[in-house]
Amino acid sequence: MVTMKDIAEYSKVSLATVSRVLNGSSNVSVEKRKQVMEWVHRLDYNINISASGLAGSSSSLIGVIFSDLANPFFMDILIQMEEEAYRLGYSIIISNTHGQKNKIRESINTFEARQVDGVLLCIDSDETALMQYILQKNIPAVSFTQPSELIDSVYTPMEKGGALVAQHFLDMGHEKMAYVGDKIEPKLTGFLNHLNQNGIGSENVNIVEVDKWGNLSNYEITKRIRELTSTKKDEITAVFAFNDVTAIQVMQAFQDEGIRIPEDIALAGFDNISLSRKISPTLTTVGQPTKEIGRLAVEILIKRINQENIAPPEAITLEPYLIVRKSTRQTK
Amino acid sequence: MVTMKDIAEYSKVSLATVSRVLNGSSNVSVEKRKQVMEWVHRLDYNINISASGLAGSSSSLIGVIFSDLANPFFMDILIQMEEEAYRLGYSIIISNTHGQKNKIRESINTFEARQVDGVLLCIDSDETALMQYILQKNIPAVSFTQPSELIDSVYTPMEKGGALVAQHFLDMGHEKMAYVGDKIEPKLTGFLNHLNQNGIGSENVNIVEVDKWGNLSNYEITKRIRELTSTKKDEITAVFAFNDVTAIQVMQAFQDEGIRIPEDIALAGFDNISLSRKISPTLTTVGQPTKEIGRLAVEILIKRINQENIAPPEAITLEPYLIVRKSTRQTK
DNA sequence: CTATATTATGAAAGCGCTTACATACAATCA
DNA sequence: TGATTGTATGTAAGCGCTTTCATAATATAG
Repeated sequence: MVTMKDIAEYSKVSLATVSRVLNGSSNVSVEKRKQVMEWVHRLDYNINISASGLAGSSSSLIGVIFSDLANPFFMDILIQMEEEAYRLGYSIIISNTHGQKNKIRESINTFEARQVDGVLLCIDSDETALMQYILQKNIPAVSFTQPSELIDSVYTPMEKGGALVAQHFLDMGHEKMAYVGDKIEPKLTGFLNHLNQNGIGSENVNIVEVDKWGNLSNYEITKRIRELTSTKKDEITAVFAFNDVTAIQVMQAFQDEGIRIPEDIALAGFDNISLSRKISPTLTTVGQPTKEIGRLAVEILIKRINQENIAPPEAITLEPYLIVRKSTRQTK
Repeated sequence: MVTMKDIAEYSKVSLATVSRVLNGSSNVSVEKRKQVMEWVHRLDYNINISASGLAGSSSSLIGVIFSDLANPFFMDILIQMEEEAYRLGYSIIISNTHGQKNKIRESINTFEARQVDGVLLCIDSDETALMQYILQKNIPAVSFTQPSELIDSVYTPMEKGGALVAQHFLDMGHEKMAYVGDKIEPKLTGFLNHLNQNGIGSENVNIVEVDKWGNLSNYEITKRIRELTSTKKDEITAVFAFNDVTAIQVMQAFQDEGIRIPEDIALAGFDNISLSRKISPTLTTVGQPTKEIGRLAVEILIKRINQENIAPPEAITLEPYLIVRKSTRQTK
């Protein structure tokens, strides 16, 4: 392995000078700088970031905690984070936790052991304890799924997404609807609240519970949808699925039952995955600015890493947007 | 920051003893071990992996190069790799390269600078030069997309996947077909070869070129499909799309044209993404054992990292499998 | 032309850890 | 019992780097 010492010897300067050249310090004569760089290339020198980090500078490493990478929404964010981090000279180390608290803790510990400069957090439920833990370890952190009093955050308020769908359903004249998804979801809260505010009580919304982690078999989900449609068939005129994948599953179930979308029942999803505009009928859904979220999360984290003055946590919200496609459009 | 030195002082033993305890060395008396662990917990000590790596032991870090994480196939593999690596006490650092050679190189250099124990490679084209570069740096490596003479590999022979589809089309009595996808694809080669061997010459396969990186707009793809169907409408009876997302796009285009699947034209994809069995009609496709690939790649890499004797590179192939669904099933 | 500020360089300490090597002591054997 | 082996512990030398401090060389001013 070629070290700085080797470079120093070959180019007949001191270790310190080599370090200065490599870190772009100003006080180095032009010749020495040239000499050193010459040998850096000749010997194909590569810095040892561990050593460099140990000796004082930063690790340029960012740890990212995800709850569920199989979710295309998070995937998009990851891709964006990697790109932005790479652009800014950082590397990304990931952990996929499925929301398991112990894995989250362990991952944070591993991140700390690896001297990450900061962490990016995907938080599902209330994780005040976790954040205090991180804060106490003095690791800069940014949440990219929820607002927080304790750390910076960049997120989309999901309730608003739910409200957007509610408003759209109202606009289309729907009065009896169904929601398919996890019960503990801001999307659902936003959906119901908005309806309530517009005179549609919660008793008009049937809830088909589908668990968040996709542990339910296709068969089981389909069965539940069928139960709903067979009993409430004539009443319900619109369905809101808590994510696009589920929406597509619902669509499939409806089509198999001979229920037409949107003529018989309107259907809306959430996430705007790439397929949502490729299926038939194209799916009305709620989009989130994933690119912005990923990019900004990294940007803010790095800003936080570099700044000494402790400004109070900042919560940036990026609005969700409704994308109306054929699955809710009455085309009579 | 709590260091080993602190632990040593508090528990009144030497630094070396603390290190021994923490690394599970045998030659430590029971009392001292207890004493040390007591303080490790009391002070909430966390090792500094950079320092530990510097001083001699491994980094327990694995670098993974992906060409395109937006591809669900790779995503699945990543999830699996992360899980397996975590299980074995390794962390994963990723790079998404879009096949850009310079980013691949730079990422390898970053990985080296971070003292990774090994790298996992997603290779598209011939990357002999890259592998020699890695070999020369003496970094253990495993390819998870292609076989290689130079390094270990765990992969699915794509040609076989193409051949599976070809055989299926033959079984269903198709004689004129189309392929939608990148031209430089083993899948295509395997598809054509198998047809040739069974008396169907390449002139019977129309190729609609769609670029690998998804740079083509939905509109453009649809246009090309339409051109194909309007000119060759009555001849072509089966279409093979090089991945499921494209297949779904093709399905959409057909449905918009009033072409029925599978009655008018049969359609097969590749990848077995979760949606392929949720859309209507469900999509015939080729699956790959992604879980096995991810798991094995990590396993083999770690084996290679730990073994001193230089065994020759091993190429493990995991067979693709055909999943026949409604999109190719004649249901008259 | 001396005194002072400026710039370029090197020597050396130290980041937190692992690991020979040395040492002390207890246990084993002839 | 004296020599030998084994076990438990500590000392200290690095791993490859950054950075402070001291020093030498040069430029600027009075």
